[in-house]
Amino acid sequence: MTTTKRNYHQYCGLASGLDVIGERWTLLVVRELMMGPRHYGELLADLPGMGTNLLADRLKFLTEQDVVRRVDVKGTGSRLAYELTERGARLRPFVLGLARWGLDFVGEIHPDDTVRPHWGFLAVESMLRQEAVTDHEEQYEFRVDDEVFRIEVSGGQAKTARGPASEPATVAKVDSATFVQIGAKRLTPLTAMLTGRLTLDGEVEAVLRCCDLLGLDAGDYAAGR
Amino acid sequence: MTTTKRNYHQYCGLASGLDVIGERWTLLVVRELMMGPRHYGELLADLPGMGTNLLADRLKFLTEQDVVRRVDVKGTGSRLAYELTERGARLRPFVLGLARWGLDFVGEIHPDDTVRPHWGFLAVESMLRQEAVTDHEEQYEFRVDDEVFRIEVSGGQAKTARGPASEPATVAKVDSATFVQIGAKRLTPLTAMLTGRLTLDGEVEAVLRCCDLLGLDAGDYAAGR
DNA sequence: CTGCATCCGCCTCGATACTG
DNA sequence: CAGTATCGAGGCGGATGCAG
Repeated sequence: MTTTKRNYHQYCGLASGLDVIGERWTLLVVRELMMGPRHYGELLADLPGMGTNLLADRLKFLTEQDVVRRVDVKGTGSRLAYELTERGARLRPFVLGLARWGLDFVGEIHPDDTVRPHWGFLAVESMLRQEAVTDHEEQYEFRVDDEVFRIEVSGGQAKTARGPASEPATVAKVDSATFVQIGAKRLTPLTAMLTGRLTLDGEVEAVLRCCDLLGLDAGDYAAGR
Repeated sequence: MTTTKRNYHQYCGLASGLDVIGERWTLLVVRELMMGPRHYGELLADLPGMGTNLLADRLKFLTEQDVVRRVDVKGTGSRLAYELTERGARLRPFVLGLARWGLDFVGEIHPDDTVRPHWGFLAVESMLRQEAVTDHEEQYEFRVDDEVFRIEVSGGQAKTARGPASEPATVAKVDSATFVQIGAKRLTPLTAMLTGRLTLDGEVEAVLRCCDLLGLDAGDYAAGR
C-alpha cells in the first residue's frame, strides 16, 4: 500500500497534467465520459483489453483529483454512474484536438479492432471547422449504427448534440467502421455511397455544405449530382 | 524481438493518436523539441529518470511516425539533433492546452523535483490570453535563470519568442522555480517581489497589462504603486 | 565525448477468478 | 452489477558497455 504512484517529479504544468491523465487508458476513460455519465460496466464493455482492476484504480484516482465524480443518475442509489467534473470537462478541447490529430494514423480496419458508434460523435465534433460555417441555419443528422446525433448550425456557430434533429437538412445513415474511415479520409463519401455503406438523404446543396463543414472531400459527390 | 508494440486496437482517432504519443515520456520529449532542435544528450539531461534505452526507442518510433526528424544541425555530420516535423508541430496547441490545464496540479515544490528555465517559455505561451490583448504595441522580456524570452504584442495579437526584446516595456528577472509557482498561482507577483525572488523593471502600467495578459493577479502590485 | 545497445530487477499492466 | 484479489508477462528505470 505504501507503493507510491509513479510520477515525473518535474515542476512543470505539462508534467503535472500528465501525472494525472497521462497513464495508459486514462484519456480513453475521459473520452467515454465526454458523452455523458456512464456506468462501470458500460465503460468496461467499451474499453476491451482494459483490466477491471485498472478501471477501478483509474476511476478512484480521477475522482480523488476532481476530474471525475460519482453520481446517482436517477432515484435513490439505484445504480451509480461516473461523470466528468467541471475540471474534467475542461479537457474537452484538446482531447478533441488530439482525436483530430490522431485521425491521420487510423489505418485499414483490422478484424480485432474495436469500433463504437458514439466515437463517431466525437469524431464529428473534432472535425468541425468553425471557419467554414455559412449563414445557412440548418441541422445535419447522423445515424451511426444505433446512435443518433446531429450538427446544429445557427448564428454563425456550429455545434454538435446527441439525439435526432428536429428539421434535418440531411440525414446520413452509416455503420460506425465506415464512418471512421470517411473521417480518416481513407474513403470518400462518394465511394461509401456507391458501395452501399452510406446513405445520404436531403438536398444536395445541404450535403455539400455539411461535407465542407467537416473538411471532407465532396468533390466526387458534387460532380455526380 | 517479435514483441509487438502495445496498442489499443480501437478504430478511433483519439486511440490511434495515443498509440503514437500516449506512452510514458513521449509527450515530454515532444515538449522539449517545441523550443527548437535538441541533441540526444540534452534531452537526456532535461528528462531525469528516463532511461537512455527508452529515449532511443521513443525517438526511433517518433521518427518512423513522422513526428520527429533527425537533422544535421550544422556542417557535415558533426552533431546530430532532433526536431519536430510539421506533423509534430501540429501537436503544439493541445500540448499547450494540457500544460495550462496541468498548472492546477502543480503543488508545493519538492527537493527532488526537476525545474528547467525553458519550461517557463511554454508556461507563458500556454497562459497567454489572446482575448486580453490591448492596442498597446509593446514587448515584455523574461529572464528565467539563464534563459531569455519575450512576449510581443502587435496588431491585436500576442505571441512568444525566444531571445531578448528589442525595446522591452518590462523586464522580469526570476528563477525558474519561482516562475512556475507564479504561473500555478501558488505565489502572486507581489509576494515574489517582496521576498526578492522576482525583479520587475519598466513602467507600472506595462507590468499590469502584462499580468493581465497572462491571467495573473496583479491586484496587490497595483495597490502598492 | 556523444549516441545509442544490452542486460537485469522491479513495477505496472492485463486476464481470470472471486466476493458483496 | 460493481468492484477486489491474484498472478504471469512485459514495459520501464538504472547501470553498464561499446562504437564512431
